[in-house]
Amino acid sequence: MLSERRLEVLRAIVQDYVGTEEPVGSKALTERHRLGVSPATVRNDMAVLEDEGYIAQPHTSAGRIPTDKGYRLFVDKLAGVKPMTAPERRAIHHFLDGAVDLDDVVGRTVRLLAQLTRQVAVVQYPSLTRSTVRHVELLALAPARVMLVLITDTGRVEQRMVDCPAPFGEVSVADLRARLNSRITGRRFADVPQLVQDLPDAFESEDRGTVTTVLSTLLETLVEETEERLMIGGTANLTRFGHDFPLMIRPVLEALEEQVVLLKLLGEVNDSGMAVRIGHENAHEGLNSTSVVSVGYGSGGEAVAKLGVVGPTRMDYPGTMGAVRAVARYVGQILAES
Amino acid sequence: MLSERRLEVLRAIVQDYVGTEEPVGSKALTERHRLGVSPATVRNDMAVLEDEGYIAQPHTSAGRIPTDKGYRLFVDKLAGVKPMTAPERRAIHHFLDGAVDLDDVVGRTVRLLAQLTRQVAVVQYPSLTRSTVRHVELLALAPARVMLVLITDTGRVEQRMVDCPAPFGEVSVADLRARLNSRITGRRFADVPQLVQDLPDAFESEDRGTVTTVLSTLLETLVEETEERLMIGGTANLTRFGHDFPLMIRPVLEALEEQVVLLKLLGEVNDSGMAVRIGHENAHEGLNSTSVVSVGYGSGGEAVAKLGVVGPTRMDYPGTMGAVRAVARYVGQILAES
DNA sequence: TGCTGGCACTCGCGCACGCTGAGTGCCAGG
DNA sequence: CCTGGCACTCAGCGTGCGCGAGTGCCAGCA
Repeated sequence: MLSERRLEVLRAIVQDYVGTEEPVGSKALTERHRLGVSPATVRNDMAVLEDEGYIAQPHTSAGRIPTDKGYRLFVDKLAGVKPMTAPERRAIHHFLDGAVDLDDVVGRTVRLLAQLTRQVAVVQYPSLTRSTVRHVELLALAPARVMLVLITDTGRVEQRMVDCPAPFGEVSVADLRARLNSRITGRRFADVPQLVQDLPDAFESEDRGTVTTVLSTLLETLVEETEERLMIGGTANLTRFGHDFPLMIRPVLEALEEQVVLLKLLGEVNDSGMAVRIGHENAHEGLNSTSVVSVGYGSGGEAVAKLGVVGPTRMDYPGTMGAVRAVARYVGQILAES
Repeated sequence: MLSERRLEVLRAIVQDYVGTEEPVGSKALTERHRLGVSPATVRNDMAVLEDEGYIAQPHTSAGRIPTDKGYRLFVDKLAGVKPMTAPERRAIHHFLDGAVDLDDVVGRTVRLLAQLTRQVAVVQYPSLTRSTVRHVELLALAPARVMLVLITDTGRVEQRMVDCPAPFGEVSVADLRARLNSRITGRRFADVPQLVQDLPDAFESEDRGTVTTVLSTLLETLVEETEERLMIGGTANLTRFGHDFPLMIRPVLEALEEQVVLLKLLGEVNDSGMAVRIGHENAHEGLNSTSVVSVGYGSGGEAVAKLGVVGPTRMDYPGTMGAVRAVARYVGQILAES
């Protein structure tokens, strides 16, 4: 176990390096932080911290920079979550209020997060798996063509065109619509399949094929669209990554375009708590020198989706975590209200 | 007017520079293109081209690079649109087929364009202004709460929540739904306002307020959502911009996040034809060293939206134009089919 | 045992210098 | 009007050097 002072030294190194983006030396440390000891002592402490793998020096005779392990310790033990100031909170509220629909909420959130953290923001659309059905609508567009519209409690709308095997009368459409809604409105997506299982039996044999087709399209929608959509923003902030960023920025941009990668990134969070993944802790190798701060958010007490930011490992963790948490809370509120 | 050979020299310079990304000199030119004249002659031609402002040299005693004006001449007079090869066409078809909904079509299109051109792709969602109403749906979610769903002929779905000033019965909802649809289904958005103008008169006075509220929400949706949405992709291709790109990439990424800027960018196209805007021809100064190739696309004969790519002024214009045109055509087909 | 000041050492960074070679402009001759 | 020749320019690159921040080690002191 490291002594109290050595932890203090590590904290100071992280803070200085995050601020200056340059390796920090023993002398500068003692000047900027009242550690109460001389540079020589700090040097000894640094030697120990380096042996333990918390810091490293880019070249011999340069200052030290934190390693991923160092950041990890910093985040776990040395840093709290910096709460937002009152003005910041008001700004968040102001920014998110007045969104007209779900797209708008997500769009505003992503811009807000990017702006607050000055990093790349990623917001997942509220997931369907945990959502409930608010309403199902069937529209007969043509004799053998039906449009299926699914509305969720989070305000998400999915629609599908269904080509029916046989003509399907207005009356039957209305009938199916009514039966469907009475069975699944307010129910969770996961429960829908078994709730509609025997529905075709209630129809005339001539309509049964169509009903089956519609139902299977509905179930497909539930499954397919569970592969969530997401929105990203603030990519221009990548240019602040560092002097060496040309080599860095490429794989990050590529990773950001791969929805699958991003979803996995966010997905690795345990449901409700905030998660910080630092450097090599990220599975995707393009993101080996980035950190991801993510958290779940939801309309009720339960998390229905995740949001987060991607930035350099050298980031202001307390501030970023504070911003991410605050935004997640407010978005949850907004969703609950609508 | 420039002589035939000098135009040929300009063409050669553009082609070589686009290929090598390095200033091209007189000697290299004569070696790589059978111009039939000596380097000295080419040098004279180059001097003339430089006087006329078509090419420039980065430093004294370096090769020449085309100016914006040079590219403009190249695009207007010297280059055609390179048609896609048969395999490329098949690939486009294959890639776009099997899209399940509008989001998917746009998403696939943007990825396809980015991949084909190796540049940043921008695709505008089919615009509402030129669209027609396929269906309007009203759902009574609560006694004084109605959801309004608007479905367009391009498959776009917009929904709004309406809080009614007074309770609104199921019967009235059905009545309003029927009347609305009979009036505006199949009509253009622009015509809707006057078509629904006198609709409240048909209702009992107690419902009239609610009907008015619903209608005004509908009209708002038509207007508000005319500010189009769009999708971008292939930003990772920005890293291929050039060696000096750190300074370049920043403003471009920023511009790409400003929907307004992008829409204006695409909007400057005359309706159906393809447009190429080179370097400083772009109003937004962040895009002064990029070129934009854009074209309208639509489900019928008419263009309902635009798509295009953003890349360095030093781009393969014939190839890019060919790809953009081909993709626009196929997307139009897909939309018409659905 | 742990902290401190001192000291010699390391080595990346920035800068000046000189060379090289691609490319140019100009000119005289065909 | 084209061509070969020639002198000139200058960005890029490699070399060498000095500076200074930063380190590790050690002897002395509490």
